[in-house]
Amino acid sequence: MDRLNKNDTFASPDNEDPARDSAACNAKRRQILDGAEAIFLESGYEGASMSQIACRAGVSKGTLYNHFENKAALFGAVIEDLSRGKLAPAICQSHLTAMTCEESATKLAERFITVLLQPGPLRLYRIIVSEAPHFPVLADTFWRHGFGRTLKTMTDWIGHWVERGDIVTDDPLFAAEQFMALCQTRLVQRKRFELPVDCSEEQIHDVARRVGKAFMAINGRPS
Amino acid sequence: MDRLNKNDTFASPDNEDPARDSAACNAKRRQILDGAEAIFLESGYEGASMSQIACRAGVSKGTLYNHFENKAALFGAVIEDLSRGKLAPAICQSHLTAMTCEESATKLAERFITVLLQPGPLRLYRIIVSEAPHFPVLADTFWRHGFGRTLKTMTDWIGHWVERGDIVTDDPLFAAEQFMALCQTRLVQRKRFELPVDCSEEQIHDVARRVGKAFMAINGRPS
Amino acid sequence: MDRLNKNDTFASPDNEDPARDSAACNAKRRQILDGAEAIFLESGYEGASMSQIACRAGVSKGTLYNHFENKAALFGAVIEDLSRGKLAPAICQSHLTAMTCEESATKLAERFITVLLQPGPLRLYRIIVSEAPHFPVLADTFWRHGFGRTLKTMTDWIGHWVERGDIVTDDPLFAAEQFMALCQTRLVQRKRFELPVDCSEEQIHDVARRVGKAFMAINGRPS
Amino acid sequence: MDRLNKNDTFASPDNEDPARDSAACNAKRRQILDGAEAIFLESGYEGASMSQIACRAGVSKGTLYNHFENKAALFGAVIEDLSRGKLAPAICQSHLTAMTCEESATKLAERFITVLLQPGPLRLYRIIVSEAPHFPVLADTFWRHGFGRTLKTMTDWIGHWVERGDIVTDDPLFAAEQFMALCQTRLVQRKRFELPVDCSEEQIHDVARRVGKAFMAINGRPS
DNA sequence: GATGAATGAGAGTTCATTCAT
DNA sequence: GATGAATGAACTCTCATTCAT
Repeated sequence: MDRLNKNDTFASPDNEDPARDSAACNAKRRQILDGAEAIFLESGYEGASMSQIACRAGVSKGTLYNHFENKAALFGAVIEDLSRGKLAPAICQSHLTAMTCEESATKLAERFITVLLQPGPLRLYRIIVSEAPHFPVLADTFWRHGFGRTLKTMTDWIGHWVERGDIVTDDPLFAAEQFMALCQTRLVQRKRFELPVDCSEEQIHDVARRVGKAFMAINGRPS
Repeated sequence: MDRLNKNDTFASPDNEDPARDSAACNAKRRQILDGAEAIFLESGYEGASMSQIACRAGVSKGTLYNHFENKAALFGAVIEDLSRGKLAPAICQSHLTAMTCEESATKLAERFITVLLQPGPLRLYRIIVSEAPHFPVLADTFWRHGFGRTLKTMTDWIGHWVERGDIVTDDPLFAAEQFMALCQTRLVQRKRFELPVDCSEEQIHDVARRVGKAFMAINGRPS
Repeated sequence: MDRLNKNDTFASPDNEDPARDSAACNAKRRQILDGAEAIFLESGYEGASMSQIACRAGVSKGTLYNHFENKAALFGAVIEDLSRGKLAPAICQSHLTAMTCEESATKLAERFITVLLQPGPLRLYRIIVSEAPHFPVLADTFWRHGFGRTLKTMTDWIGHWVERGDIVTDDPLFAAEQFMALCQTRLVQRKRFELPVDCSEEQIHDVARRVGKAFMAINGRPS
Repeated sequence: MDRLNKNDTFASPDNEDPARDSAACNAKRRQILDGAEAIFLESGYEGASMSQIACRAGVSKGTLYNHFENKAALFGAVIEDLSRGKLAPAICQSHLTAMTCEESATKLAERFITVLLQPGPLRLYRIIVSEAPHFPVLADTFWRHGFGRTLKTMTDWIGHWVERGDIVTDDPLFAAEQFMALCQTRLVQRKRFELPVDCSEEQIHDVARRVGKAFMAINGRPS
């Protein structure tokens, strides 16, 4: 029984049955998603059991199946819900003006690193990377609602500085990808491997500062 | 029942019972490890079953338990075996002389990216990231025999160019980490998310070239 | 892995979840207990398998675990159920009046011996004696609901005759214990060892008569 | 697979292969028996595993099967060995002269109770009672070499006092059985149920004294 | 004769899923 | 729509036994 087969069950997570949007129904759905998120992020897809989820969500096992076709569909809904809510919003919110480009880059890197080190996004990354081969659609979801949106935000931010003339690049998207990659050195990388690492604000700031410098060295206007 | 408790069963994978080093025994062990590697990398820790492993390895279930105390111990042995064999050797082998620093960096990046895109190391990365919280010792193993050794290799390589005066850095280790991070953009990143991506040699070379340039921009001797 | 650890799972078998007292639930529980009693008494604790029990009870293996936490807990419930139902009731019921003391003692011995020779109580004794070291709480259950209650009945019966002046003893409890011990000669003893023995009514009566005589010799009023 | 079927494998434990009495072979056999006795008495027949036994005996599993056909045969040999060695010898040894009959009876009861309370005989009793239905021949072995011999010893002892005129009975065997039954009150009975009980020498002496008195009341020459 | 690796049946237990209430 | 008991397949792991060395 391959999990790949189950993908079709949540291939189109958007067109939910519109008859289901009674308030009570949505509340239950929310309740289930919260419980399922907790369990899936703790234990992974295979490691999580529907019983645990029902218990954590405070509903019966049968109710799970009234709202989601099966475990895979519930998992898909969980990933989409998490992708929407965790990464992009945290990055998108502010505009980072009134600084030099390097200061702005450092600030942005700091914020990005901080988010990546939080338990939620960390676990989400783990489960996405781990289950991507078994749920191809899932990574797409994550990219569209999560990482991709963050990348878009950063690309726009780079475009802003290109317009201002502080940054010179023929490929702002690639520059954004490099920026994000540079943020995933040392702290994030080691945290993902569960290696001992000091994630104090000072350390975060230090790495962010180096990201800012490197970013300017690569893309800054040659003086 | 937490998998964390089982960690001690493979905490010290080095001091194997020396009485067991008969050729036949080692061959069977090798056979089991090969089967287990295939299944674990395909299905993850929880997704893999001892029956599948036994079947793939061509031995009976009981034999698995004659050679490894339990599933967790087998998993630990698999990770160590893979860590030793997959990453570091592929990077360490050659010396990259007789080129400019940037050419050398590009060549190294190309090789590193190529390795990271192969199915084996890719799956190994997935499973390490996914299971690290449940098997703390495992990530340590991976770091010591795998990623960490690669990092060491690169740090040494940087040291070589520092001596030659082509590279200037106060923190060669961090420079190496940044180099590795830059290699994990675009192709590797997207491949990890199972997004559609063109991993042709041309694409690899293109990314590697950009890594080389970025690396020189960051760490090259100011002219 | 000691069975002793599992004792807590049925340490307090009385305070069952009161939400579970639906009629259907109790019926299934009864059904399971009946099957489990049969198998445990036939095969002992270790010799019995949950599959056999499920089969005999006419339910699936999963159902067993919906009603009892594990094999040990089921075993505990079985022992309690048997202890409550088999021994004491058979002894307690009548009042044995309108006879001489010796006649009454003989009658009581006859009844007690008869019960002890029945397959059920015999097997219960076997399993209690055998598993007592592995399930300390179990013997306590057996004593409280089974043997201890029978002993109490007999002590009361002796008290009755002490009041009437036919029996003289400073320790009615010990007298009752001696009475019970005397009943476990020859027939019961040999039956427990599965030695060939004639357990006809005549033989039972003969032993019972000797118990009556011995009991009067020990405790009767000196003429 | 019923254990009853396995009985024939040790139905005739006496006619051992005479070719096997080399000293080394007997020593190994002794070694195995010692290990097996320890494990069987601790864990019961089903609860004991051949691996545990091999380990405790300090031999390999294969060696077990070189000396005994299977688990059941080994068990049979263990029971016979224990039956021969534990009970009867402890009782038979002395002659208990130069006392009154009641003193002698008390002394004998004391010795018998003491033996029954020891861990070895206690566990032997447990396993015999428990496994008798599954190994009919086993109880016979136990009776012939163990309990039966003890009973014979006591019958002889009674015969001695009958000759002296202190005891009057038409059935010395039954008198001996009653004597033994009386010894199994209170301490022994409760110990077998693993109930808390004070088995100090004082308590043993107290019960033995009451056995002596009861025995004389039942069988003593009427004055 | 002694070994211990190999076996496969079967142990206890958990699981996703169904369905009558 | 919510429930949770029932299911049976599949899980990890252990067992008595065999047999090549």
